[in-house]
Amino acid sequence: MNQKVRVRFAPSPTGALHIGGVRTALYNYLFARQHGGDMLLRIEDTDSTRFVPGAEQYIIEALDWLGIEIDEGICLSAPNGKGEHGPYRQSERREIYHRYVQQLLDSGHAYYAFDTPEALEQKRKEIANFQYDARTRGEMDNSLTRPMQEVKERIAQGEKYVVRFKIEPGEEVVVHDLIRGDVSIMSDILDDKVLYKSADDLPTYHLANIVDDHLMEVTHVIRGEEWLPSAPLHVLLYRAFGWTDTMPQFAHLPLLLKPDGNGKLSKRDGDRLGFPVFPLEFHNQKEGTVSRGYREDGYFPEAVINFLALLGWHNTGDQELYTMQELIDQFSLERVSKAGAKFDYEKGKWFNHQYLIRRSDDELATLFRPIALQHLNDLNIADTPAAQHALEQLPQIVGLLKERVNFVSELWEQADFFFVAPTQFDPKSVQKRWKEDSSQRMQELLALLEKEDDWTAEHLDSIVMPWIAENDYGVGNVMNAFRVCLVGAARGPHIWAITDILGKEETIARTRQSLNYLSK
RNA sequence: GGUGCUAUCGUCUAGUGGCCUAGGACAACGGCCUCUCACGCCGUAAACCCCGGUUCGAGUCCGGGUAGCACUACCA
Repeated sequence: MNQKVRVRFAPSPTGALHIGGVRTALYNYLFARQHGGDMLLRIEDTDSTRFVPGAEQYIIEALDWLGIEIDEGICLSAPNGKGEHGPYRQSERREIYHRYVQQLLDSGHAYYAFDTPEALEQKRKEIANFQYDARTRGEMDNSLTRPMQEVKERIAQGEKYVVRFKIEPGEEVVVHDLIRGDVSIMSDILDDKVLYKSADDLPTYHLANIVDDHLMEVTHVIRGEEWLPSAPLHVLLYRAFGWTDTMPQFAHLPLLLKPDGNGKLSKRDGDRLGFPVFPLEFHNQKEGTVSRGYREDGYFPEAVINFLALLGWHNTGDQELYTMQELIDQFSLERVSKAGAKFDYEKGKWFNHQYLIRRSDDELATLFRPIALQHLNDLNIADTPAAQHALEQLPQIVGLLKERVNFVSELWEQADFFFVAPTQFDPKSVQKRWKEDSSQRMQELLALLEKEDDWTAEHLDSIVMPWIAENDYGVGNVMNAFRVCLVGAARGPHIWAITDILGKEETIARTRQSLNYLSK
């Protein structure tokens, strides 16, 4: 009797969704889809002090852009959650948590504690490595050390308190991890974690997480490695609740590391090294900052997915390019690597390039058009005949140049000369390609071309090449000079591809104009 | 400090005891192609953290080091 697979992605709305979080969401999604299971999205907003407005909306928009579909919980089509196990925002589940906190209190697995944050800090200062546990709770201010009557009164009077999990020492706790195997620790090293705080009437992550995963019938918890140390605590909680039979399986994913040096990838690394660490641009109202996003930087969502999928997972073969469906078919937790992966931004660009060149010319032209128009407007040349003419030929232009860019936006610096005749010439190119006899050759070439009505690449080639050969001018000598006239530099596609798009009139006019300038 | 996790080219990784003279990809470099620049193709350089052990045989198994990372909050 195989239970239906149910996984969840449970981010906190404390800011933009980090790219590492995106990968966690992706792996959860791939796993769910492969097993015909459900992907849930739950918002873990149990820290009222770190809440950032807009973060939740950002998260669901980001997942939607990437094609990570949510079956249950908070999603774009159901901002307040859909499914039988709601609410899906932890701040809306207070009554539920009350019930379970009480259960732990009643069964003796938890107790009230009144120690103020200040008192605890003081304690930590006094005693090195202070830990609130079996060794120390006897001398702290809690329901284990105070008479029941006093505890009741203080709570009734509104004194702030927390509920702590009572951890029994001397026990070996084993967590079976799907990626790492058995991980065991002694319960002694665990502290009596706070499960609930009366100050904001909210549980902490640990309690909410266990209760929700249980109630939502989550079968597999796939999360970042930073959770591995607290996994034993979670196992203990399942035990305390008597839910060991239905405890989910755990899989702790390796971390995404800084491209240089060590440590996990942070927002600062992106700023420092010049790449986004967030899927979408994010305007943080709380901090008044704007963070770059992959979408706004010109990435295709499928490239980001592909890139991220391979940062920590790899199949046995040499395949590098995967569609979402292929990932769903081939993904497996067993093949997720154990070690952290440095974030290789350069390879990310390559992935985008791969997806870009696979897009049709028409599609790319549609994406490029607004960018081209923006440049034309900035240069104030949108209405020129040359620009209009180039705009009409956008698919051809894009098709000619897409091999040489990683992003649609980079197309402009490759295609600019199609829209406007060179106004300045690259000195290096001129020095190398514009020779003593270039003016003379261009005059002759112009005379030759002006006579031609058949402006196809094949035809022009068939009359110009023999002419060069007969006069022994040298193909490179003529063509490179011609290129400098048309482009203003030694770059660009094949010369007849350029004349083809420019058309006869523009080619002649432009060459004459450049010739004039370069002959001076 | 404590606990845990991890360890193959600069980077992502393949490798599950003999197919390893360690494979692929990104990046780098060189060449070819060629009217330029790209693309493409071909090639070069580049790694098993160290020390023991097991074994006929170890990148692969075991132990110990070392190093890196994570956690160590009334944050998630």
